[in-house]
Amino acid sequence: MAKNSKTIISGPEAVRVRFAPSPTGYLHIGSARTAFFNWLFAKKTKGKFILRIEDTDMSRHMEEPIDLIMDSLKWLGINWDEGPDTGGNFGPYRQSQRKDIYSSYAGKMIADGNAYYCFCSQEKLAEKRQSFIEGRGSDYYEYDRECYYLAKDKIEQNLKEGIPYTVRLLVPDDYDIAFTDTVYGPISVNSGTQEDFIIIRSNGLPTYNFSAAVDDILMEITHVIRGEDHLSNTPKQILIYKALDEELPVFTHLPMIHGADGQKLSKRHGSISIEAYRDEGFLPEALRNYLALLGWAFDEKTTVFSSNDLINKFSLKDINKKPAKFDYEKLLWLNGYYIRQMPEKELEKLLAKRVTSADISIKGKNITDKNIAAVLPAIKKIIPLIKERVKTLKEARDITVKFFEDINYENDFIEYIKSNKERALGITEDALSLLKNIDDFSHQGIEAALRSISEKRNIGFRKVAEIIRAAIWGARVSPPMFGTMEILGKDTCIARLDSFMDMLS
RNA sequence: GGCCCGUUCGUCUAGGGGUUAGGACAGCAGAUUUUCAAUCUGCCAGCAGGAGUUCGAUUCUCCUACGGGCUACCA
Repeated sequence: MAKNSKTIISGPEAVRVRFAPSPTGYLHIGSARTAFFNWLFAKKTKGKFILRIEDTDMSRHMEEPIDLIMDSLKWLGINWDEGPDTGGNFGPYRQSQRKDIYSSYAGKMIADGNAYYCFCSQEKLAEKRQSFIEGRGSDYYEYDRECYYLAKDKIEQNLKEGIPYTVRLLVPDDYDIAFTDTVYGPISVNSGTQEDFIIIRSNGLPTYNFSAAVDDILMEITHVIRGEDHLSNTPKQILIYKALDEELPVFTHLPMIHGADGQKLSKRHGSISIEAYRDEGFLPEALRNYLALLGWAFDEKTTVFSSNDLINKFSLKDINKKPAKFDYEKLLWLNGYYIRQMPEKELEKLLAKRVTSADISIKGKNITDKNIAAVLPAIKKIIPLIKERVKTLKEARDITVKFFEDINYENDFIEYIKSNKERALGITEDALSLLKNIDDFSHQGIEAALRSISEKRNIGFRKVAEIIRAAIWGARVSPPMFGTMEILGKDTCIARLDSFMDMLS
């Protein structure tokens, strides 16, 4: 009999949780949330967070994704106490390296009569399924236990002859598999709904439900926190615990994250890898905050949580059941919020890093880590101008780059300006002669000079600014114009006004 | 098909037998303004449907509908 679930944690130190991705690609946004919730819970309880790689499917797993996943976790600020790279007392932390462990446990289960050898080939199984389905007219099929009834000497003989075999769990009849999920409450399933599923494949490697359960036992995992898609797998794993006579961990299943259409979040919904969000210029702290809000809430009003807030306030009890739709707009808003709150020094570092990798040049020279010093003063001045109007670092980079690149006058806005060429020319000329003669090329000086144009011509400054902006920025929208011009500097502004005039006439 | 799970504004959610059902994002309107943002103010908008329990259900129970998951020698 399986022992009762651990409903009381014996002490905060005792908590051990794990994130167990299979390395099939990148770190998915949903997996990231699972990892994060595990991590939060570990931090909150001062427990241990373990990273375990579930790479038992030889046909699917690759080496690169393991590094990719670890990099993404680190970028998000999720560190682990034990894992494939850091080691620990419960290793190895890659399932592909634990084959012997699973075999010995399977062997023990066979010896105890809780599991049995199955010599049915995949072809034979397919036939069984086929004929069964045809006979019943339904697509429901479960293994008929043919090999369970094999005589002892026949089994010995098959083994001796080297006939490939799998190991199946002997599922007890009419047993009530019950557990209490932290989120979903009491759940019970009759064992009659479970077939004698395979725990060891013919290649000797374990299947997911077996390796996960065995490792959770051996790694002394106290709380299993994972996606709701595993809720239906839990009874199978409980059966393993029962066969091994082990105490159950606390199970906590997290609601799924869906796309806007309610389907499982996938590529067609946009970016789903953490790397993509990093590249698009999202801040890890914003992403963490948003992820936390997907399926968890602290109270009726708080939306923004610092990382410490999150650790202090997080509780498994506050996780809700309803699947959440991923709302990119809200993430964007949150990211913008974090950018606005960020100290300028920090933003400066992040932006400088992006600018050096942006492949732009000043005076024919690419900006690299080496000569970044040349543009750093400008970046320092650009930041206050843009930090309130960008939502991602990528946007910030794009605007910054425009300060250094050659201007381009080919777009609809410029066409529109051309529709009143006379006035545009006149205003540009005015600006040019005024600006050439001011000594104080600060935004105050520039403003005073340019505003005089609207007085002289008796038109709204709005109209004047439109033209100047077109000339110095080439677009309808720019960062605050006077500040922008100050950063651009007198020479550049005059050069741009000149070429704007040339372009017009 | 079988089993499991879910359903509060468009979205994320709070709430809970009697509430003007609260907040945030988005949207709309206004203020501000050299553009765009940011900021501030206001507005719009929700308990899937049907029975039952009850003096009273959005809240509790059941059913239906819809959605999701599992049902592999995937994880």
